Amino acid sequence: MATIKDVAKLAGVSVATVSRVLNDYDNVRGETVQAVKKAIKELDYHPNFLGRTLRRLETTKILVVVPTISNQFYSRVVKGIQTAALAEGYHAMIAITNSDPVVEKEFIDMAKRKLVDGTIFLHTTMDAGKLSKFAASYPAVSSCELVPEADISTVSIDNFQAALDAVRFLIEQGHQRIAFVCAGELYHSSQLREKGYRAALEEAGLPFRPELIFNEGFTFNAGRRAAKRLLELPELPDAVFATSDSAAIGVISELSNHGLHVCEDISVMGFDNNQIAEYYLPSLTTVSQPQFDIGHKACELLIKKIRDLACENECILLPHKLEYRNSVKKRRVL
Amino acid sequence: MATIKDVAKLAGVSVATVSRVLNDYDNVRGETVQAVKKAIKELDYHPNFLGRTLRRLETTKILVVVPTISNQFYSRVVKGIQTAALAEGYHAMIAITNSDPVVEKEFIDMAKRKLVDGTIFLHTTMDAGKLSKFAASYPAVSSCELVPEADISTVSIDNFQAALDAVRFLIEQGHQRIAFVCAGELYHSSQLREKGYRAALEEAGLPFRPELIFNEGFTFNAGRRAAKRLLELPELPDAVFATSDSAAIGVISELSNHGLHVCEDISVMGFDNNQIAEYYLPSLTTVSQPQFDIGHKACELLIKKIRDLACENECILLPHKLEYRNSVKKRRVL
DNA sequence: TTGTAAGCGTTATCAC
DNA sequence: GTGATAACGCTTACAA
Repeated sequence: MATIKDVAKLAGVSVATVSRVLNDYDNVRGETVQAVKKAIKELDYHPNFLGRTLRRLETTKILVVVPTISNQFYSRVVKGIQTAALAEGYHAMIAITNSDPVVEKEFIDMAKRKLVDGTIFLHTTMDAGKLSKFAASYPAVSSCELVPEADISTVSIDNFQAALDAVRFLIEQGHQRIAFVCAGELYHSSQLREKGYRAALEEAGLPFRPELIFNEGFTFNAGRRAAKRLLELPELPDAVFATSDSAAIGVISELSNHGLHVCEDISVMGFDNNQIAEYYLPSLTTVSQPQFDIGHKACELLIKKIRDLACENECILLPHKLEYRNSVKKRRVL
Repeated sequence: MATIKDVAKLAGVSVATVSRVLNDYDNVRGETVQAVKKAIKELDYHPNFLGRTLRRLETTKILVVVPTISNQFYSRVVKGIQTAALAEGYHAMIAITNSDPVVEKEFIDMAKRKLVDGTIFLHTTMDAGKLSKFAASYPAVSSCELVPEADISTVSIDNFQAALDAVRFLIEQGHQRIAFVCAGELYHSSQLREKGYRAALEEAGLPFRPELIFNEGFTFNAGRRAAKRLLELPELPDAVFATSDSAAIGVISELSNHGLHVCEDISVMGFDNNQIAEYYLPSLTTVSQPQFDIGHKACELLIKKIRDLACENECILLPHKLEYRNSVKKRRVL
């Protein structure tokens, strides 16, 4: 593998001159530039980045820590990050952790070891203390799934308000017994959405029924499990509010396996507004998150941090909105 | 940011000793080890990877070049890669190109500049010449979407045989006018599948009808477009074979918008066996690709190449299989 | 305009 | 066991 020395030797100049050509300095004679470029071509030389970054102490790479990319939600956020990164000359690299702390730690080490200039967490297994400490020493931003109380810049939606809006809408459509499929204590977003759910019931004077809470998770199979349990209730709910589109579809799929028709017999509402929400039959009424914008903004904040680690933390909430489709119908009151 | 020198100074030893401790050499006195470890902790020191990799000329990182991660197909392949990588002490980083040659070039530069030890392409915009040249100088493997004639290790399924099997099955079910939704010249896999499609027709003595070929692409919307065009035909086909599950679902969705019932009025077959194939209503009869295994094997081949760039190229075909679900029914012959 | 040489943070090879 | 020191490939003062 050719190095800068080989190029210098072949071109009959010093390594410094080669370096100048590589970095487009304008104080090199035209002929010299040509000679160097010729040598570079001849040797098919590519500057070793490690040398440069070691010297400059910057990699122009950012790391995006995601739990999974099977979920389209994250892939759209990543696209936003990538777009913002590219615009500033950075490259986004994706690290998939499967929410495994050991794997996550390995990737965080990459940041600590300066293999990347900064890190965006779309989900982390770290607690507030660890995350705050990390963010104090290394450029980092937390997004999507936040860690409460952590000292770090964040970008997300207002999950409480979003769930409040969603359940209000269901109630406006005449639904009263509203089941809630959520992801439990591990996910702060799910907790906030549960608070929004409760608040909506409360303001409408509807009772909170613990038996209508299904702590199953965000996945399709979580929705299926919830639906199975739901079918065993003495009385079917009017509507189901799931904290993800995947779970909502799992619910619909399982219910229809049992001969129930979503819309007619029961309404189902999702969360995220993934592509599948639009494409499913019936199409899914859901809460839309501005996934691309979340990623874009998170990356902007990160680059700010990279340029000035001491800059103030910002906590940004982006607007959500309800997407009205076909899986929720007005309840015909008997 | 603390460096190895700071640790050495604080522990009252040389940098060499610190390095020995860091790398678990056993020729360091116990007390010295303790002193160094204490200093490391105290300074919250993390070895800068660039220094090490510069010295060792290896990064233990591999790059996975994907066109998109919105497609679940790729995310499963990536999971296979990651698993195999981790088992050998490597980390997989994902680079999303959106099939943009400029973006892809930037990431390839990372490989050329030694920021990663090797590269797996799940799709590339390079032609055979460029790809072969790259693979000759840098450890690389091509997978999923191959480049015909390129000199490089590959892992994929037998796309010709898979399509042949699929269309044979449709014909066995009594279908004769079989539409084909494909992705055109840009994708070698699609071309091979078209050849399989034609071969199946031919061996059954059925005529090839160019008007039943819909060159629209792999996406949901491609399926929709195909279905729209298909509805304008003077006579509806008996079945549709799409080269991806997404496209198949697009077809179903559009047909049902027009009041047609898949299974009853027309059969639809997909390709890939993504999660959605199982979850959609109706569930999708499709060709299953061993996505995880493809990724796993590709990574194994890459690591072989990293360890010995001169090792023989291997071209591996993994087995596909038909997944029988509900979107294809036997044709009732009138 | 160009070359010399120091230095980035490690590891490896010698000595001792 | 441990410490100097050269080296990895590159950039950048400083000198010439």
